[in-house]
Order: sequence, then structure tokens, then C-alpha cells
Amino acid sequence: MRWSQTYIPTLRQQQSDAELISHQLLLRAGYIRKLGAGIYLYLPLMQRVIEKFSNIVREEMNRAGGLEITMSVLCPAELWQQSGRYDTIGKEQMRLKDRHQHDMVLCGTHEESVTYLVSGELKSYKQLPLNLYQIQVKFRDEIRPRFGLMRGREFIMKDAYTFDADETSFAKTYQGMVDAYFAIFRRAGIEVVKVESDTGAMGGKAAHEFMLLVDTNAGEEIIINCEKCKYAANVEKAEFTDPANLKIDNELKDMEKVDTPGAATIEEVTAFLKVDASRLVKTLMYMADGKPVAALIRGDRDLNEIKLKNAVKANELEMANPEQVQQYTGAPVGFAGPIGLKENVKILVDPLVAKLKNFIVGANENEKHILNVNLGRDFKAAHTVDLSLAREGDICPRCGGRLIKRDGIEVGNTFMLGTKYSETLGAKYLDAEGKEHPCIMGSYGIGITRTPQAVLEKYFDDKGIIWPKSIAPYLVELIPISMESPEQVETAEKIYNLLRDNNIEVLYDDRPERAGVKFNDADLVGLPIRITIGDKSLKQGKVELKARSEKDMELVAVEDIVRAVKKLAERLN
RNA sequence: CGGGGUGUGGCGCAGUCUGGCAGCGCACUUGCUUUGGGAGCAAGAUGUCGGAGGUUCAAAUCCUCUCACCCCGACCA
Repeated sequence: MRWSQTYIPTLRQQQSDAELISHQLLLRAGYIRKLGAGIYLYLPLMQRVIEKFSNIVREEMNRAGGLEITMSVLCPAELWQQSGRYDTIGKEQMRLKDRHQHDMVLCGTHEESVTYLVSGELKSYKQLPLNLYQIQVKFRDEIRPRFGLMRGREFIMKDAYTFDADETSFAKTYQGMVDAYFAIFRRAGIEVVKVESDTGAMGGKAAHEFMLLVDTNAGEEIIINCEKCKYAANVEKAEFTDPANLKIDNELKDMEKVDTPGAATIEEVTAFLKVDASRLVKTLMYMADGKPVAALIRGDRDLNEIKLKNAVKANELEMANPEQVQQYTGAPVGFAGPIGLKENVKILVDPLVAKLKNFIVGANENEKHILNVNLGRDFKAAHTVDLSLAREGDICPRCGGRLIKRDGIEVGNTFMLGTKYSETLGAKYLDAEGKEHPCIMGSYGIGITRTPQAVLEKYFDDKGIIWPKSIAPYLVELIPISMESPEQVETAEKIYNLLRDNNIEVLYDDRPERAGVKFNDADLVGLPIRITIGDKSLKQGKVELKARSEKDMELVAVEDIVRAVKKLAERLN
């Protein structure tokens, strides 16, 4: 492609509203433009990157037995009402009415559509397993779009759905997808880690996320992983063993109410009573689908809201506001405790609290706390369930190693859906005995537009992008220093044709620009290999060959250029 | 939805407090000179100052309403 014939509007100046380096680079190098909040246009270079990555995904999905289909992004609301997600997925779903005033949704994921498809056609166990996927646009009306393609409202996703007859077969299918995912991301030039994750609105039994670990500030997720074994989980999901070595009293002491003037926070109370935070138990008031819940957490730990949300099986969970706290505890925020709450407040206790004896809680009275409180004797809990947020320094639940914290960008996910959708939407088959069963389903996503941007968080320098060759829009950038030199132009044309004849993708910067402009644009755009044609080397019948990722260049005779490019490309990431 | 902020030429911004010719840099057009890392000189084109209403002799500037976008939080791939 000739630069003069394509559309690559590079920008000299930084765009102020781009936070992430990867977002900044895509804007500056002329890959994307923004149309509105979370709405992006993909320019010719980005289109090629998307195609490159899509093809990698397609190849690996096909290799793993996937069958490509396309399902409309539009879906009648009835299907979503049937699965029950019309109500649970909430405001994130784009909804609209057609001209007949029928309720429609723009799909953010396609479990309903694909299960509908299969439920009509699938009859026998002989048709299983089945693996259907598509690469297609998704809409999610994100509450706060940001980070460019990382969290847009419209994005492209590869979503696959599998149907199996039984758990043994499903386990093989799931592992097949996991293997395919590692292969895909390796080919795209990044190493990802598979972590356990919460299933969220997707529902189902278990889920994993594929994370690119980043050192930049681009992490949108926090990963907890073990230094010793392979345990890794999204912090939302992460389990841990408490490392604190606490002295637990043998005897239960009598309760004692004390004044704690001005001490509402954990810090203030520990300072006032001169005790360690681990002797305190904080009572956090939440509203779960409108019903009050009190979560009891040891004073030195933080609550994991996802764990709480799952424990109470709520669709919506939010912290109680001060009025609600007053209503249910009878005291201002800061003095809530498990004793004397209004009767309809459900009390959940973290296991770390359950182990404590003679702990300190709020008295449900302004500026008062109660000492020597004991679970069972002084109050009762609805459940004891893990509610604490894992943190660096905790102990691995699998091997006893130390847990550390990393920032990650989610580039893919896999969900074990079980029979949630096959039951509600009727994807059932007859087994060898003629008995009917719902399919065991899985669903698997890869962000097609997000992943290339995530890749950029790893591949850049102060001059611009440095693409891995597998998803670069072109392999080679060809630059004659001066378009006014007939010799240079003649050589450039010759090389341009040579490369194209050999199926090497090349971007030929044929603009009548100064060398500096071309070099800077080339570095910004980030193609893996640059060929420079200038008078100095041309006198010896040679041109310069340089990798974007390396400092040194080599001189290559024009007739050797194809071989030299191929050899260099082989060496590059 | 809550808190904070910004809307001025294609892009980046100043001007707003204290009302008085709508400016700067980059990009763009033309010419000359230059030509191995974002050239120089000269001449030019480009604006409903986000929108509506109001105050005033006079509004980018003050007032009211409104829209869009950004940042922090709740949500999430």
C-alpha cells in the first residue's frame, strides 16, 4: 500500500483525554478516532490489525473444533425474559423498541440467541458436542466508558458457545478452549495467565479469565497469585489463608459497653481503646436487592463485595446510606454492631470473625462500643461465609506460599455455564436410552478490539508503537529519503514490487515529506521492519534494513531484499 | 446517579476573574529556498466562541436553563 493512497492521519500532539499509553498511541498513530463516549471508529490501519488478530482467533478456534456462525446483534426481548437475564443484567443492556413497539435488546453477549438456535435443531446425543462461535460486534451501555477500546460501549468480541452431553465430555471441551486460548494469545505476542474469576451476571458454575499482566497503570483488574504454586485468581474471587498469628482468649469474658467519644472509624477506635485492629469486628451495612444485610469483618481486613453479593444471592448490592444505617442500627455510621439490630437485618459473619473470642463491636448507639462480644453467646449469624478481600502477603490456600498482587487486563474469559441456559431455553437432547437431558454449556469470549490495545501496553517506546509481527497492519515500511531523487524512487518502486510479488505486506511512504517526518511517522505507526533508501547506501547498490525493535541496521543489496526481510522477520517477535 | 472539571478554526490551547477589534502554536493552501530524524521565509484560507434564553449601548466573558465530553466513585470484558 502506498501511504499517499491510504488514510493514516497521524497527530503530532498528544490527545488530552487519553489516559492509557496504548489509547494515546492508537489515536496519535492514526488507528482510531472517537465518535462519542465509548464509541470508536477503526481506521484502515486498525482494520488490518483487527483482521490479523481475528484470523489468528479464527484459525485456532477452527482447529479446536469451533464452527463459525453469525448471530444478529439485535434480539427480541422475550428471549432475555425467558432466561431471566432481562431483569438481572440491568442498565448495561442497550434496549430499544422497533417500529411496532416491540421490545428489543442489542446483545452484549449471545447465550440466549445461540441456545435458541440449538434448542430448535438439537435432538440427539449423536449431534454432541457442538462448538459454535462468532466474531461480531457487541453493545454494552457501560456506565463509564474509558481507556479507548479497552472499555467502549461497542466492541468486537469472539464469543464461542459449547454444548456437551455430560460433564466428562464438557471437561474435555473446556480444556480444549483453554488450550486454544493460550495458543491464540501466544501468537498475538503476549503471555497471559489464567485466573479463577467470579461468574457475575453470566451465571453458571465457575469461570476463568485470561489476563495480561501489566506494569503500566493500565490494569483494570487486580490479580492475586501465588509465588510458589500456580494458584491465581481475580481479587474478586481470590481465596486465602489468614497469615495473622493472633492470640485467642480461652475464656469468654463478660460484655462491657464503653464510651468511645469521637471514635467511629477503625483507626480512631483502635487508637482510643489502644487495641490492635484485629480485635475489632466491623459491621458493614449493605442493601441487597433492597433488603438490609450486615457483614461482619475483622477490623484489619477489607470486605470483598463480590463475595458478599454472591453470599446473599443478590442482583444488586450497594452500601447502605447514612439514613438506612440509622434506620437499621439506630445509630449514626461508625457504631453499627451485630447486637440489637432491627430484626429483619440478615447477619453474615466472616470465618475470621467466627474464630475470634472477646472481640469489640459497635454498640448501635452513638459513640459507644461493646467489648468482649462472642458469636453464638451474644448474637447469632445467618451464615458464616468467606467475605474478606485477599491481599498481598496472605497465604496461598493451595500450597501455603505467599500471595502477591498484580495488575491485569482481561483479554479473554471462559465460563462453565452448566445447564442454566439449556434448561430455561430448552436446549435438550435425547440420550442413548431415549431420556431427555439439558446440555452442559460453556461460553468463551475474547476481546478482538481490546486485545490489540492491551498488546500495546507491552509493546511501545518513547517514539511510538512496536507491533509484534503477527498482528502488525503491515510487516514492512518502505521509506525513500527523498521523493525528488529519481534513483531513490526507482529503487523504492522496485523493492515495493519485489516485496508484494513475494506476499510481503508493505506500506510504502511515497509522500513528498522530509525524512524526519517519515521516520517519526514510521516509528509512531510501529511496523516491525523498516527499509530506508538513501543516497549514501544507494551508491553501493544497497538499502538499509532495520527492525523497529532494534537499534542497529544492516545494509542489503536490492536483489537480496526479499530474503533479508524474511530472515529478519523470522528473528522478530 | 453523586463529586470535580472542560467546551473558542482540523488538532492542541490562551482570552472569561475585571464585558469593549476573536488570538497563539501546529496542521492546511500558494511561491521561493531547503532536503538522512517532525525545515526556513513570504503571502493566504479557515470561527454560529457547545446550544437556547436573558442582562447590557456592547457578551467568548455576567445571569438562567440545557447539551456534550473528561476525571474520581458505584458497574464491567
